[in-house]
Amino acid sequence: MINVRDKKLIQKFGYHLRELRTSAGFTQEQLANDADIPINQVGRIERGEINPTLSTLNALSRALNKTLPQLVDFPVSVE
Amino acid sequence: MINVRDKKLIQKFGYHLRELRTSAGFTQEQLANDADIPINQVGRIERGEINPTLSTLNALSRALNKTLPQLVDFPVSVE
DNA sequence: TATTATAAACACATATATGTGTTATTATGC
DNA sequence: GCATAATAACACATATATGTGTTTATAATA
Repeated sequence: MINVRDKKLIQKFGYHLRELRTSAGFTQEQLANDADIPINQVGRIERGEINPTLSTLNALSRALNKTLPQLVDFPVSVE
Repeated sequence: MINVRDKKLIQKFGYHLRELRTSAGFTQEQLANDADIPINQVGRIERGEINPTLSTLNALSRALNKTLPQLVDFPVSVE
């Protein structure tokens, strides 16, 4: 069972990914195709429903023409 | 079933994590305690056996006093 | 209204990450 | 040799990510 902190983390990443995707002018379908992952997976990640793995993050970064560090460069709560 | 590319990715990350941990002078047990994850998990990640999730990566980065982008800043094959 | 594009929301199976144990191995020091 | 520390290597249960499919919702546009 995922805890509150992790829930917030994946939600924040979801918003971040959506921002990167829309800024790049991609639809979910385009991103999914380029990253070679199911379109549903993209939607679930953007909505903060799932906790993506390293390999999925890497695939997304490649599709967005970014490095992995760039992809995960988003504000994480410190507390 | 994980593919060859992803297998290489998580192996490289495993080496990288081990390098960060030993450079910081931590044992697997210390890192596991600080990150609040099982020690076995740390070993499996370092050996490239598993594909860690975003929340696990975040926990490791915190325990290593690094940012998430810093933690995942390792050479990824381009091909 | 009807059509199209986009995204959300479902269901479901399967692979696997996580979490908890225990035991074995590999050093390193006495 | 014997201990101790550190890591590896198992087994196992459970939660969940992935992957595939279908259906619904929403918005824009003709």
